Amino acid sequence: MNASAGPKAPGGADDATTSDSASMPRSGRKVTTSNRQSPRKSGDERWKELLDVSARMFADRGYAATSLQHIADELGMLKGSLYYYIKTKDDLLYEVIRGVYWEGVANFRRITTGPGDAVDRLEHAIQGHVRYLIDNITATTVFLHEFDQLSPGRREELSALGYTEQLRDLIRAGQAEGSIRPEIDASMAALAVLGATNWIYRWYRDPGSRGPDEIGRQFSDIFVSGLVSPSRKA
Amino acid sequence: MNASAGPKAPGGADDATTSDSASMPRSGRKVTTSNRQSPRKSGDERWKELLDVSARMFADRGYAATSLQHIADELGMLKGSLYYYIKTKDDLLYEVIRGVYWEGVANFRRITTGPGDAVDRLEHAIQGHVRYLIDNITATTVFLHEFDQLSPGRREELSALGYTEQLRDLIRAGQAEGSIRPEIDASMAALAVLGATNWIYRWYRDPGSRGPDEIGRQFSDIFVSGLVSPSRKA
Amino acid sequence: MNASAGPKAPGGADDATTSDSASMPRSGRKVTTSNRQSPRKSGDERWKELLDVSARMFADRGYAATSLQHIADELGMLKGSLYYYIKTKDDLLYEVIRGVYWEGVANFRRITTGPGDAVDRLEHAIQGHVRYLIDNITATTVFLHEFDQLSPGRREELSALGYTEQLRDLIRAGQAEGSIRPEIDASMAALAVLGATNWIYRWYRDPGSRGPDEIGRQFSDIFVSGLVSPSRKA
Amino acid sequence: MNASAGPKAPGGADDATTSDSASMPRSGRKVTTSNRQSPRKSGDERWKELLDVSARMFADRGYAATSLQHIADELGMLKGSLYYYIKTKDDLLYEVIRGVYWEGVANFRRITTGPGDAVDRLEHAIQGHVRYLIDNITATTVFLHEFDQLSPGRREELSALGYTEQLRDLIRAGQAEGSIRPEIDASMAALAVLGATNWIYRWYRDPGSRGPDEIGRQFSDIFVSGLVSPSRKA
DNA sequence: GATGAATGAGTCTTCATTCAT
DNA sequence: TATGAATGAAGACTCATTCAT
Repeated sequence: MNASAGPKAPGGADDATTSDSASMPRSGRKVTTSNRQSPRKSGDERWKELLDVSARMFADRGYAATSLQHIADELGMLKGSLYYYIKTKDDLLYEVIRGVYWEGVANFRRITTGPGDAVDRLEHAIQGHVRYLIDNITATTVFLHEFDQLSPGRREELSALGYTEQLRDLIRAGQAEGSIRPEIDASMAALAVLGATNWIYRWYRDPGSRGPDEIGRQFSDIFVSGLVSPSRKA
Repeated sequence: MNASAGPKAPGGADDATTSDSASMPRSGRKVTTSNRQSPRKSGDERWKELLDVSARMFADRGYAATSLQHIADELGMLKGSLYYYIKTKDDLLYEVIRGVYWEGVANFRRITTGPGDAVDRLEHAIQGHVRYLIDNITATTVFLHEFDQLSPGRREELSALGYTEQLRDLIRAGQAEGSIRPEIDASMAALAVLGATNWIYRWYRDPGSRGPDEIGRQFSDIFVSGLVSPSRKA
Repeated sequence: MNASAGPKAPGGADDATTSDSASMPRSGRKVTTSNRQSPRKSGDERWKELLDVSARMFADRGYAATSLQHIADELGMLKGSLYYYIKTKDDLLYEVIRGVYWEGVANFRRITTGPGDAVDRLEHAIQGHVRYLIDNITATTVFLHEFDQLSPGRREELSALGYTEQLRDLIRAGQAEGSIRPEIDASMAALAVLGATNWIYRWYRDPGSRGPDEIGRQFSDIFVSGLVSPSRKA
Repeated sequence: MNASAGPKAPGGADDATTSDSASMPRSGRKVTTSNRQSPRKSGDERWKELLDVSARMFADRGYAATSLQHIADELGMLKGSLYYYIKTKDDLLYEVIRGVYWEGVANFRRITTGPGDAVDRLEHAIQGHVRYLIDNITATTVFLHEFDQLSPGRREELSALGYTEQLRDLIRAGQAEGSIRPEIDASMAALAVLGATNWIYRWYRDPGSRGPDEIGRQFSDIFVSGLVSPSRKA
């Protein structure tokens, strides 16, 4: 549930940070782009603050265990006032997740469909994914851990064509071009890669030791070495 | 939260059911009549039933989103009656997690400290972990997903000496004996392996296609190939 | 809304009483018929009390304007405790209405299908309806005034085959047998009779002056005189 | 509460719509776009629109169940903006009721104090009342159903000198002049007449069958026949 | 072993209302 | 004439928990 109190077991370290910021104007709401430096916050800023606080609390305690009261307290407003910005609590979860999801998938696709042979792209995809994930660790944590708490309709909306399929296709492409071992099950390999990288949200802590780049390099090394065909290695 | 409705993105498969214990459609609180005229359950049987039902519901909806009412309904008793068996709701979560955790860790240790060189043991550890995880997918899901919802005291109790450390030490041993590449960061590698395997609870579905053994073989192949030193490979 | 504060205009007097009592075990609930004279109220008694209080408050302030807090206060319990007895607030409205409705319709049918010619039965039906209505003025008020606030499903359930149709058919029977004037539109006449009698809940007050019998006699006199055919009058 | 969903029982017809002002399906808060590019409504027009919409919604859902949000949505403005026109929600109810009430009473008085003997005036009063009520069915519904929801002060203000008294006095006059049966209790008779006519708002539907005139004729026939003295009838 | 009845705090959500702009 | 942003109180409903029987 929590980036800062993950289980030590099956992969844990301790005590985290959050650095990403959620953006995006909410669905049906015109936003006045009025003066920016007034002490009184504009609605737009408030909305971003709200998403930020929500993401942080959802990541820390879990969606179900976070009450609107908690969020309102943190924002210094009354819980009823939140309903000026949202229609249901689910809206908050949705906006937080939609944000990282869309950007993340787009980012991922840019790499997997970019230049280079399959192995190169795999390497970059792993490193890029790791970096994105860590740069947006809070929202990512919410996405990865609380996805199933979304209302069914929204869960479905976001389910289309995601990371796994892209990665699987990339690996298959590598097999076709001979750069990746043919005996590998592309689906399994894709799931292994994504499992290893996604799991980061369970143990990542502020760069006590390894930062995003170091992690990305290590992970891509392992997987590339694990998947590459002997011929291409040479 | 849910073994059967994981996000498609960062590593999902699709729609099916968990396989370890008879799973239930979660629509509309129906009371299981299955255990109505049984000769009269002993207290011990009732307790196991309670843990079973709890595990299933925690895996399906998440701990925070599962009420004692839900559980009692499923058992065909009143929620107040649950307090004959437990002192607080947290007891249920604790018992479910403690079960898989202890057995799982013991299992893991048996392999990592068993016979063979480090690479052999790594291979067996991955395959064994995958199999255990899938054989106990419901409880494992609860363990992996709801660990942070445990009361602080119990979280701590279970946190000691886990999988990561054992695996890291195994890899280091391999580096010491020369069977594993020295440029690998053992901690990172351990986290990659556990991430890939643990993540299984997010996408595993009834053996439509790949069963535990196939998955174990593929995963261990990838990681062994990725970590082994050229010398030992030859 | 209210038997005790009806508008003076289109027909009002002032300040009322309540004398009916709601009964009926609620839908899905077994009721222990345990000891009756314990100082501690049994659940059955509590349920009746709850319906009674609800009826009174719905009649006084209106359904929508009555909060569960009001009801709980009157009963000396916490509002959350009411949910031991009901599933939603609508249950209370439904039970109150269902009670008077079923009994009332049955009562009415007994008379309209009883012995005597149509005019006799009309006379008795009016008097019986007036009496029943006044004897159950509180629940009747709720029924007549708050019916539309019922959830759609339940509104429908109770809508079948009601008073109007029975009365219309009785009048038609009278026309067929020649005791009621043929130029009368039976539907209109039925609606006139029911309007006049139902409206009583808007102005009836404790027998300051006219009691149920007197009112029944006056009303039946007017309508019988208004509908009877000259031949039968003679 | 509702002219279009009255209980079938104690006097109902069935399913249709009210007819005085264009009624609206109540599903899902849609904002009427009908008044979007009009040349710019004057404040007076807006005020009338507001009263119209309020009346319609109060008639449809009941006063207490209608929120200012609903009304604002329908008008295409924000709920806070309503406070330019009103001071409290009660103002809306008051204005709607005051309108029909004053005009209706004046209308009624014009007839009961007009030319003709008591029986003639009674006949015209019934027909006139029925017509007025149906011509203004929405506001009348609000008046008849929601009167008690008015704030105490305003309830009192409107309570003085109403229909019942005028009608009772007319009947007494008829008894005095010998055209109405002496054994009739004038108060009861007045209440019967007003009950029958007022109740119309509970069952009236768009002139599927009977229109205002037909209803008026039938009702006045019944009551005149029921009250007239044998001597005057001859 | 379990029920029946309740508690008290908390859940999400809606309300009428305010007021600076 | 309105909007945008909030308030504060109350709404219905749910929760984990208790305890006498």
